[in-house]
This record gives sequence, C-alpha cells and structure tokens, in this order.
Amino acid sequence: MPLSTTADKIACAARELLEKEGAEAVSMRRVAGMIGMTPMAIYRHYPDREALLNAVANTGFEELTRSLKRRRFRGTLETRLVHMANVYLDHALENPRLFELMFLRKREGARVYPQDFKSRLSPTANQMADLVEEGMACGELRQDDLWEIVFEMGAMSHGLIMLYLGGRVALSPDQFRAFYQRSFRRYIHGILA
Amino acid sequence: MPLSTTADKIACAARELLEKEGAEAVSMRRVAGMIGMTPMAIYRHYPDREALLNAVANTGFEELTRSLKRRRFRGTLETRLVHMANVYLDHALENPRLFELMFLRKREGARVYPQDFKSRLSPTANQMADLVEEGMACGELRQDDLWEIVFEMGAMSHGLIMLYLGGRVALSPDQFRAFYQRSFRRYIHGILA
DNA sequence: AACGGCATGTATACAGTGTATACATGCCGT
DNA sequence: ACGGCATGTATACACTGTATACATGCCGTT
Repeated sequence: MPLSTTADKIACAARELLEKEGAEAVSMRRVAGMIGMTPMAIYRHYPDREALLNAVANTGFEELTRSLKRRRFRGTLETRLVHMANVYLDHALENPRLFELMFLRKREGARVYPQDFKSRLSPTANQMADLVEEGMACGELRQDDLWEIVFEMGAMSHGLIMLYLGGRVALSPDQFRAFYQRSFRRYIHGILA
Repeated sequence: MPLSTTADKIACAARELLEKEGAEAVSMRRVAGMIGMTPMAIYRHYPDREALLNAVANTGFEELTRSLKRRRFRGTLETRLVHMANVYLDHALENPRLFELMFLRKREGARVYPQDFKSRLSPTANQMADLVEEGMACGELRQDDLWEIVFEMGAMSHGLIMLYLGGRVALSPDQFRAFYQRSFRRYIHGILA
C-alpha cells in the first residue's frame, strides 16, 4: 500500500479547504477542483460527502493520539493532568475547524460511553484514565467511578473549547489557556471552602 | 402588536420542522409550504435563513429563562445548584434539536464571556451566579472568580449534554440524568482524596 | 501477444437548496 | 379617491449532492 493514495489526496484537499473556509465550504466540486478531478471521481473513494468528512475527522483523531503518545508527562498528578489537557487545547487551537468537525458532528463510528471507553477503544481517553487510575491507586484521588471522571473531564474540556472556538469567549489564546488550566485545577480541587 | 405575527408563525413552523427532522431539513421552501406561503415571502420577515434559525434559537432561550424564573429552589447550596442544572437538562432533553441550535451554532448576538456575563446580560447565567455568590458570601464556597466558575459549570453542562445528544453516551435519559448530577457534585467537591 | 475484467475517472442529468430581481395586490392614511 | 407601503408571488440563477451511463487504461490469465 503506497504512502499517499488518491483517497488521502482527496482527504488532504478537503482538510485544507475545511481549515481555510469552514465545513460548509467543503463541497465535492471544490475538493475535486483542488486536485484536478471530476466531482464524481471522489465517489470512487468515499461513498458520500459525509464519509469524506468523517475521514478528515479521523486524521484529526490520529494526530491527537500521536501528540499524546509522543509527550512524556512529569510532575505531580495535578500538573500531569493539566499538561495532558493542554495537548487537547493545542490541537484545538491549531486546527479549530477540524476540532469542531471531530467533536460537534454526529460521526459514524464515534466511541460510545461507557462500553467503548471501558473497552479502552478510545486512545485519547485511555491516557487520561491511566493517570486517574494511578491517582486513585496511590491514594491521591478519592475512590470513585474512573470512567465517569474521565468522561466528564473530557466534557468540560470540550465544552470550554467549543464555546471558545464558537466565539463566545473574548479572550486571547493565552488568556484562554490560563482560564482553561484554572478550570481543570478547580475541577480537581472542587469549589468548597 | 398582535400576539401572533406572521414572523412568529414562520418561526413556529421552522421550530416544528427542526425538532421533527433536524436542522438541515429546515429549508425555506419547506417552512413556507407548511404555512401556505411562497418561500420568498419569508424574506419579508427575516433577512435570510440564518436569521430565521437565530429567531428559533431565541425562542428557546426565552423558554429556558422562563423555566428558570418559575422555579423556586430550596435546600442546601449543593442541591439548589444541582436542581438548577437539572432545569437545563430538562430543556435539552425535551428539545434536543433546538438545544443544539442554541449552543452549537455560531449565533449573532450570542453573549460573550466575560463582559456580557459580568454585565449580567445573560439571564440564565445570572441565576447560577447569584447562587454561587451567595455560597461565597456565607462561607460555604471558597473565595474565587465568580464568573469563571459559572462559565465553566455551564461549559461542563453543555459538554455533557452535547455529547449525549450527539449519540456518544449509551445511557437512558434517567441514567444520564443521574450521571449528570454526579458530575455536578463532583465538580463542587473535587476529586481529591 | 491477445484478451477480458476491473479499478478508476468522466459527462451528463436531476432534484434540491438559498436568494436576487421584478412584479402583483390590498390595506390605510390623507 | 388616491398614493404609498407592507406584504406576497413568480421566475430565474448559481450552487449543492449524487444517480446513471459511459470511457479508459492497467494487469493477470491463457
């Protein structure tokens, strides 16, 4: 299997268009035009537009997984959790449209809570889970439902990021990153006196 | 001003179609057909489709605000916070498509953090803020940034709800509601041992 | 070397979309 | 009675996803 198939070229063009002009600008005709093909040629590689966008989203998930795997996290549990969350944020800020595509759109084959998470089918969640599990094992974190914690941390993260990308937060990227980190720390510590 | 203008009738039809068949099914032609009008007639009342969807979303916000105002919350601070969050959830579960429209889509005139929140322009956030402020005043909650807490609770709430409505959580509504409540309690208490 | 099949790409067509433009109609104040 | 203005209509254009029918060129088999 060659490194760069036609299907990849199509997905790559689609992603470029996505990041440049937004999801609704990604039309079969425009994507085809970018790589000198006929619109209908795309259908030899993807059953429909939905599937094409899905493939683009998948490249995002693969990238995110690689980013997480590459990093080595050190320090206290809290700082490691926050650093891990930061990798998500980096990915989102660098590929905002792609990020929306990855998490907003109803995707076929998206991991479903709880079964797919507990079966460790979500590489991104696994890393979070390992960290939280370690925290519970060494007594730093209270005994609680591991996967609920992982999922709701992810939910808060996505919630904050989506609101930011959706233009509902008038903060600079740096300011928002600081806010985002405070949110994680607050989640860990609670807000009680 | 009459109680039910033509503009309202249009928005109402659009909302019906939205909740029945999803946002992408809400086309000018279909909405017009439902109320026996020509598609172009809608443009006498809304500048474009985007504006029409915006108006539909606004009805959702008004409803949500009314729901929150109607309720009287009793009990400890924690239970009141959780009950208030439950009102959000109810609204989301009863009008899932509308909810997506309200929070997913980039809306013109959406409240922007922090200025619009601190100016108390968001009726829904205000109620949360009052509660949290009271908690800080009476010493039950730690002194902290009021609006950051309100905003990130909202983010977690929306994150969880969006993931649920997006089909990424295989739980019954009741099960999900229980999970949702546990998430809020965990946010309040933290996860440390 | 000739052939057949199969993957790939093209051309055309259709139904659907948002909406610009030009025109009709009927109400309402002067 | 009349003129203007709000409202609705008819038509047309550019755009979308994609079904269908056809062309082309490579590749393994005989």
